[in-house]
Amino acid sequence: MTQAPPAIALLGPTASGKTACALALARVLPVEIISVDSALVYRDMDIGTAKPTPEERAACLHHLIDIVTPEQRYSAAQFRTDALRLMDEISARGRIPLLAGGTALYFKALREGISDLPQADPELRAAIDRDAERLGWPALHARLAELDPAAAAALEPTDAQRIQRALEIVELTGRPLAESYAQREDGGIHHRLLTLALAPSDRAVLHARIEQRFDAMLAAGLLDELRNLRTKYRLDPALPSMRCVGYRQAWAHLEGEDDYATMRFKGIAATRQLAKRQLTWQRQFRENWADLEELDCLDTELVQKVVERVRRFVDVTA
RNA sequence: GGCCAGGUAGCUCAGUUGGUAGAGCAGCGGAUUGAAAAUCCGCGUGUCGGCGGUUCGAUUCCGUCCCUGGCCA
Repeated sequence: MTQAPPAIALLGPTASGKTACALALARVLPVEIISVDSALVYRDMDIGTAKPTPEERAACLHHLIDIVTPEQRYSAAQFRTDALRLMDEISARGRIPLLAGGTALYFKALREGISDLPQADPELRAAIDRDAERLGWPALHARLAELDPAAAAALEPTDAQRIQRALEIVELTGRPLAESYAQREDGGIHHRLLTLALAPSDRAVLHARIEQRFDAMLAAGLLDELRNLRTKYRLDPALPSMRCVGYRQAWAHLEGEDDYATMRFKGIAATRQLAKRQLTWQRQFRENWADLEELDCLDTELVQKVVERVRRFVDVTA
């Protein structure tokens, strides 16, 4: 009887020490890292995304980093496809996939599957944006209510992004959103999975780390990095890449909208808010995923504990 | 030392013609299907600087003290 190949998932909020754990695992086990991070996909966005350094990337194969330009977009659905393919490839090489990152929706899409929905349609979205500018989002919410009452009822009239997406899907498919949602393949992972979730036992300590890290990014030249990006690419602040934490605030500063101190404050606050949302996801995962094990990311022996736990898991599998 | 302006939520401030107060930001909780580091929803008891006085009742009026900023010595 052949057993399913092992795979490891490592998730945690920003600044929780995921990268250090992943690299430590790479030193002792034949793993390849699959980044589960919606910001690391962008080329030339290194400082603000806390991307692993070239040395760190040389020490272990990293996948799904630097795969699109900041002008392009990536998605949870694409991630799912890419990650499933990579997991199989890595296992076929006799190595172990290590899914590491902080984008909860990507983890969810990978584990629980995603419905068969039309891709984003830039022209349709632009048209909807133009209407929204003229009529306001509540009016578009009302339009959705006529086309698909159930879909509209599930959304706040203020939730611009989801109203747009719902209109897009309904228009492209010509049927109610619920019908599209119902078409969903679930799971799809052929691996035996160990899921480790990092969470801080003391939120205040994580906040202090976040502040330090943001200052370190500024000292490392975050503003120059953004200036270079703006020269090299055709960017605007509405792009997903430029809405990333840190870049958005730095953009406002370069535009003269916020002074340096305000930019710093807003950047740190946005990072704390991101960490909070990531932890909200994790609480939900903890209830739904039986294999999830939580570890205190403030534990001074975190890295050793992660390595030890993964070793035991891999030994059992082997 | 004198005069003036302030001292109200973690921060910035509004307000109460006397009936014990509310915004923004921060924070906390939640949602989350091709943008997700996104987008959205919910949560506001705080000796209204201290102590006295007037009053049925003071954060509000009066006195006094303390603190901060400015101006004058």
